[in-house]
Amino acid sequence: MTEVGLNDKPLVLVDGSSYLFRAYHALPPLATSAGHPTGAIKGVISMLRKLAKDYEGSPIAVVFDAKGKTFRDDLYPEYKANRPPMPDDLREQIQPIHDIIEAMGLPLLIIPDVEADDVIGTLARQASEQERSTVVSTGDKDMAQLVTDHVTLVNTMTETTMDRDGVVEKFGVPPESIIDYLALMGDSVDNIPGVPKVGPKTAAKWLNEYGSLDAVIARADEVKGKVGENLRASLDQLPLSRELTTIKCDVQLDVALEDLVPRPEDVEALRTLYERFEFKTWIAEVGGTVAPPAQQPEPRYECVTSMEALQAWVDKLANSELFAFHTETTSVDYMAADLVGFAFAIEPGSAAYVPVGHAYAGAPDQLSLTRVLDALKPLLADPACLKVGHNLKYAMSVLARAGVALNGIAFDTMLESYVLDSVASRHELGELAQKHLGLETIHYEDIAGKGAKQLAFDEVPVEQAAEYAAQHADITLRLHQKLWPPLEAEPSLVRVFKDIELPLVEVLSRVERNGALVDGGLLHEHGIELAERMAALENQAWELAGQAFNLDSPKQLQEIFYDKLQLPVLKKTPKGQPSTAEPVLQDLARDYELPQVILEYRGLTKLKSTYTDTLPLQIDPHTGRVHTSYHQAVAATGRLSSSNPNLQNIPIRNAEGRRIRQAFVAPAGRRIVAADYSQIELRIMAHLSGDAGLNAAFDANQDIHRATAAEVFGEPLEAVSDAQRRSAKAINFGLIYGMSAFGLGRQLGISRALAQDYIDRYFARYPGVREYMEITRELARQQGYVETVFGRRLYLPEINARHAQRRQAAERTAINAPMQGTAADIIKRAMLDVDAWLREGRLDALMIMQVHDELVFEVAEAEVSSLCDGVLSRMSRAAELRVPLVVECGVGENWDEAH
DNA sequence: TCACGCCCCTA
DNA sequence: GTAGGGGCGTGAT
Repeated sequence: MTEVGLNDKPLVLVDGSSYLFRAYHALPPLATSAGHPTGAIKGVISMLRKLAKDYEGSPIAVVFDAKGKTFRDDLYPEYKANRPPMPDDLREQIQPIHDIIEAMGLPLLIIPDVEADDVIGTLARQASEQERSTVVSTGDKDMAQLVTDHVTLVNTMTETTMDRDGVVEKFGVPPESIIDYLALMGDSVDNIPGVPKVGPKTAAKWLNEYGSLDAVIARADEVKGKVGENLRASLDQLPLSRELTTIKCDVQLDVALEDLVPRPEDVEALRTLYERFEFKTWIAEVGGTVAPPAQQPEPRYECVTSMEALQAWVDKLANSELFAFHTETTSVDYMAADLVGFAFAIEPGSAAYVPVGHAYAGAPDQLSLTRVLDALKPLLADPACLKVGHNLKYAMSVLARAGVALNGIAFDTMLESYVLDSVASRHELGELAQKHLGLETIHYEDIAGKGAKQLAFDEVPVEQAAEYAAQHADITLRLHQKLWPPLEAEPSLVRVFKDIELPLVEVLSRVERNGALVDGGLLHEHGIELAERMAALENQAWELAGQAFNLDSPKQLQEIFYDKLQLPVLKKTPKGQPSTAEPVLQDLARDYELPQVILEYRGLTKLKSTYTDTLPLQIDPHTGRVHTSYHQAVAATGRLSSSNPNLQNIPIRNAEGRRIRQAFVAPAGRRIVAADYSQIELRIMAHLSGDAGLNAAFDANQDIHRATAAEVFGEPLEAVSDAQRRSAKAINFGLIYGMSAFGLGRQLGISRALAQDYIDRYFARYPGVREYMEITRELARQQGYVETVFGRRLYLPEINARHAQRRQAAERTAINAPMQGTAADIIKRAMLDVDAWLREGRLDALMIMQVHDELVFEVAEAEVSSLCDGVLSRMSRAAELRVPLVVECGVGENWDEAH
């Protein structure tokens, strides 16, 4: 065996800053039990431990950016101006990372006035001069410019390496051209200007054609088209861009390569640090002991089984400023659930469970539901007795069925989490406990099993149930204490929470319990008819295909279409399979018969399986009505969602589908009233943008799509053709969705260029809209979130993402969310107002559904016009915008007629 | 039995 | 191009 000296091992240079951000974004937001964030620490240190092992014995340096400005900021004051400030929970993790690296004995370099890249570049060059091989560990593609025969890149998170050939393969240019390549493209995140419309493809093409950036500049006149114009307009900027993207390889460093030798680990220091951040497996490695999780007060959970104990708790609750309240039941369905127990918490770690309905053989004696409810009723009904819960709408509905009112809902942790950050998590208690408190909770599966054999709560042993339920209340209280201060610090969020979401809880509970009357017999007959027609279509399809197959199977359909019948492949699914989706079949149906048959069959299948067959099964046996669940903390934009059954996707667009709506009926002597906002999102766009043309059209109460067509196509209003109006409608929808020329083109079946032309013409006629969109994107980039008119916030974690597709998706959300979200705020406000009015009891009317821009009521025949008047005025005044809010109202014996 | 892909219904 | 829920087939478990 030959002796291996240090010089034979490659020099390892680690781009710590690039891993810091990657680890922060890639890993779940871990935290210690005391709440110190640790996700980025864990990610970076894991990565370093792996590197240190892979390159054991190699000289190594871990390099981080220093705080403050660098020479590039002097060169170009706007450098990185688009970067949002570093999040606090990332900032807090930097010093610990540095401390751990020091304790690991790894040389740590933080050089002011330059970036980590420059330090790495300089060291790599020095090593190259000594003909020594170097491995640069980074997640940053810009480093590809450093690659030589001696220098390779390794991404330790994705475990990929890149040498010269790898650079050419990935970027289409060799490492020497990477600087020119980056300069041509620019970088919107670092705010480095490039040539507009030049991306990786064009940059590589030019460099391969002309040889270098200088040559491209010299021969700029030869480049044709719009992109050529862009190039010529950018000529002055390009040298600066090149300078900014060039990694500086001659930084004055007071360390030499010889200094980059790992020292022995400082085991004591590592142990202290690992213990502080609760890295259990690593603590064990350095001989430490894992601290017991009882940093917090040991929970004292009491199981209440006597009237004396119950009364003691009732007294404590009555005297507390705020208590956490939780119910346990037999079902997630609020209409079917029976109460099994109640849990309370008055201070962290101090909670009780009162079992009343555990019914398994051998269950211990429990207080009866009646006696417990009688004792609790005054507390629960007292609006001055304040409660916090997690999803209290559910408890409220179940209690209401038991004849008990739940008032004094002061907080709801599910809604607190949702209002604070609607996209950050699923707002479930267990997840929030982990995220905000660093606590692992008991999962229902732990005590009840899972799958078909899962126990209902009344079958769970009381001892385990008590731990689980009391912990639920305890955690709810602690979560509230953690979530409320940051929420309270933002007045606009407090308003969304207190003025909209919290009061909406009881309104939604009522709407859900009111339910909608559905004629199951009608649906059943419709289903039989559908089955017959489907059978006929199936036979027809089999004949056309020349064989029997399952029409419901996309896979079999693919084989028939593209293998057997050799139909042209027009579009592929995201996984690369030839698509058989609706628009593709529509296209194919022009030339072939089978796609048409499949389309018709598919439409009928959906109607049958989702609606005619399933809806009747969801009719509640006691009320004879369907009771949906509205989810208040699901849609990131602030909308509600609906499930079991979903009443927000009942068909309307074709006659066959509308027959489903006809089964949503009013009882004898009553009527269905449907009131919907007309063009609410476009009106919000007019309001937000202040665009004169758009506002004028709405003020004049014009048909907005026609008005848009007139502007875009330069026709008088009355000369607008149907096709023009249809195009304008697509443009208007596109605007709301943050459209691209590509998307609009596809929607309208026109070329991307023509679609771009429409968009350009639109923006020329409505310049305020263009300006608003640009400002919105810019604001989103700077603050990391967008807001509705009422101050609801939607964070966009990917708005500054390097990955262009994700960044663009975030930009579209940034455009859409203020409109969709403001519309959601408005209808929620209207629901509060209308509900308060109906609660006065002057009308025999029920609010029974909400479908995003529509409210549906059931009302006594004689009171239809009073209801319409009251609803219209309240919906219209739910917001004061620059344009009027127009509401349309329809009446009928069923929901279809009411449109 | 479950997760996932695909497709389709709504605003 | 935005935001959802849900049914079915498929293949792993």
